[in-house]
Amino acid sequence: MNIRNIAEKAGVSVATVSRVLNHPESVAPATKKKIEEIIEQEEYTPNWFARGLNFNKTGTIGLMIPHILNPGHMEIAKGVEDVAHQKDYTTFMCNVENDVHKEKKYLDNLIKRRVDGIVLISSLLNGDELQNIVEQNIPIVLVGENKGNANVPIVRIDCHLAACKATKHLLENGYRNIGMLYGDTPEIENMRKVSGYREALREEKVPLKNEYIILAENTIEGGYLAGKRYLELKDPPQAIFASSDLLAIGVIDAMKDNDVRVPEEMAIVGFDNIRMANIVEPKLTTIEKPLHKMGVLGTRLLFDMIEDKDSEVGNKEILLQSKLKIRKSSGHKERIGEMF
Amino acid sequence: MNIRNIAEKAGVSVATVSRVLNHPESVAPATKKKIEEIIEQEEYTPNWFARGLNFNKTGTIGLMIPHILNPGHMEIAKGVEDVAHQKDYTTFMCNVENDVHKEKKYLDNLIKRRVDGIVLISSLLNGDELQNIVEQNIPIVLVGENKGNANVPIVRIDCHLAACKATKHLLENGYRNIGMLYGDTPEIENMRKVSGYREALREEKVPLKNEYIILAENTIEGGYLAGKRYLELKDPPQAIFASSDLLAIGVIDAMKDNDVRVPEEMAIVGFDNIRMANIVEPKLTTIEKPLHKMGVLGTRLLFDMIEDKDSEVGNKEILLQSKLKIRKSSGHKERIGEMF
DNA sequence: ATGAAAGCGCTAACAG
DNA sequence: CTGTTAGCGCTTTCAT
Repeated sequence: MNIRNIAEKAGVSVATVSRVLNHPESVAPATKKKIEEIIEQEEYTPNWFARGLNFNKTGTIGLMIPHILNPGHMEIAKGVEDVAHQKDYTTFMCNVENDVHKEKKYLDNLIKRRVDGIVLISSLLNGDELQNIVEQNIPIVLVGENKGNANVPIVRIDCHLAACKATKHLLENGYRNIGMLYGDTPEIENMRKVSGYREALREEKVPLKNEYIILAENTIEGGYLAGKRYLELKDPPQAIFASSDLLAIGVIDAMKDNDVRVPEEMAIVGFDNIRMANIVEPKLTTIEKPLHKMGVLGTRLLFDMIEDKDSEVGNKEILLQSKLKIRKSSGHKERIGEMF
Repeated sequence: MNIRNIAEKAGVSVATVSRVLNHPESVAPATKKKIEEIIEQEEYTPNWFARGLNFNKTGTIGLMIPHILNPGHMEIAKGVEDVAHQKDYTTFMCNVENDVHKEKKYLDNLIKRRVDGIVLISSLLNGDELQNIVEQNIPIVLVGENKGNANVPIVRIDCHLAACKATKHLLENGYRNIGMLYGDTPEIENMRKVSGYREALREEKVPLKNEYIILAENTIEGGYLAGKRYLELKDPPQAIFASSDLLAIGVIDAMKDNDVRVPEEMAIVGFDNIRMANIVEPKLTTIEKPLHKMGVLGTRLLFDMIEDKDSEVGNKEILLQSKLKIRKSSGHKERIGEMF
């Protein structure tokens, strides 16, 4: 069923049918009604491709998500979707699964389909690859740390600073042997967290122990395995700062399985403040990252670009604040005594 | 940059360029090489819409997700995406947010874009609305309970039976006053769980107390609020069966805040066995729903339909097994000893 | 092996 | 207010 069939049935030209679809006000009420009835009755829907051939807006944005089983990513995604839906845009979410190739494949697909813009969460792409997209003149924004330096707007927090704060919190609680557990992805983000950790130790003149810096897959399971590795060290740390709540939760689980009490025998600090952080026992001290807000602001930025292509959005950078959320998991023995 | 530009630069006709794009083997190696170089150099990508006008496969499937912050849904989504990606298909995920209107909007959008098929997770659509899509001849499958009876293939578990098992487990542990906390969405699924609960009580001749059956928003927060309501009853239950792990986790949290020990003073059973169920303290006894597998099987079914349109997939129904996963939250045998 | 030309379904001037 | 018609960019016969 195409526009010509409808036109024939209605005894009008295709142009008139096209008009009731796109500029209904310019059609006589009687003809319009008749055509609408036929369209209704035949359940006709205009062919999207034919339409796209003429128009150039699709009312769609793309969203690249590093890993859909990571609740933190989904909180950002929710922010993106909220803004888009409010603007009456459709959001197509793509699961990158921490795989650059998959990210590229999806990106190509999105571009081919002429989405009006793309939000990249913690993209794995390097500067050149991003630049490439920018040059194709398709609006794009980054949410979360970026790899390489392209001229792309970005919404992020200062991971280095946040990690530094988290580590200092542990130092202030009296711990000297502090482990740093960092995830495998996204790389840059984790490197910055490690550097923040190092800085905190340096400032407090606490010697760095390389065996305390452990890399793990960024999942609960990864955290669990790493937690066990910490316990197997000849001289295990008394506290661990993990680069994500997922890892931290895994560590807590490992401690439980090995009868190490948290925080009494092992203090733990996470990063992100996902919903679960407030549910685990003990509740997790963590860096509160404004996940939903990051999604919202990033998407607003994207729409600025979509709606005003010419504007110099350039390499705008929005740096959001993160706060340390102190809960039970990072407590020091004496501290607990004080508190309760 | 379009196909004609390329043709001109290469001094050939558009047909030849089109050929190297679609049937490279039918082009002389020399011309082919030359054209490929120009394509490369000009970074030319065929216009997707123009292409779609001629073809009729898009290599894309759509996926409707009730709520992206619900980890259970995302585990199903992961299953869907895994199969699609393996078949080299792109998956567009849409966040329905438990809103029929949003579901319809996204569905329309997906259909307009000519996705090759659609997976609906716990659809809010009724039978007629589903039938409508089926008649448009677009392959579609349901994962999770369905509302209304359309001729659509479905992958699900027997919620009634599972709920019955869960309730009986509590009864066997010696509890007589058992609350049933059920979520607001998806409706049918929850009604079935409530009916399973009723059946278990009936079989064991335990009288039903209406004030024990509470409806809540299907989130951790919803569970928390409901948990408090249970405690405010003049005669609170000693155990609660919640229709989802999210709710159960919220209840546990409420108990902690009110110094009610789980499971000693309040036993709890959830439903779904999401990752978190094994992380909370105490670990949650729950119905293990094969989430990932449901996504995988549903999508396989979808591809059967896509690849063989004519085949009578009809209203095939795949009923998966669920098991009761006994963990700490539902109380121990010792407790029974204490009681009697 | 290559080119000319006829569509695919729709939109938007341009005429009337 | 409505019809005619020229594209949009690409694929695919049908010739050569």
